[in-house]
Amino acid sequence: MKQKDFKEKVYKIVKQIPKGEVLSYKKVAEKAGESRAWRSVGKILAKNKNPQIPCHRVVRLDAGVGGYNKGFQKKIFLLKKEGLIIKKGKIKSSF
DNA sequence: CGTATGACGTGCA
DNA sequence: GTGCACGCCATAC
Repeated sequence: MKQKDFKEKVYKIVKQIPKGEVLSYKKVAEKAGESRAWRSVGKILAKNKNPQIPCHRVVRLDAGVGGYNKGFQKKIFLLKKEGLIIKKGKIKSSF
């Protein structure tokens, strides 16, 4: 099953996300080579227990924060610390 | 191997 | 603008 590469790619891509920037689940899947597997991206990150992966920088296409296995507010807190503006669980600005 | 799931996305009322 | 239902593909059991 080469799909394993997909997961590893997702991890690597998410880890390559620069500070202050965010990528959508679909974008990550696209970079992983499976733009149709953005569904699994969220699940992979959900099962991800690796703190080395800034999964909090992965958001919805709708700029929604989405979720976080460490806590929804935790993700918002981290993003805000990165300089992003979160409004009602949505990214107001990326500058 | 098959079934169920999931941090989603899109469409329609 | 909000809410519900379907689809979609990899992962977990």
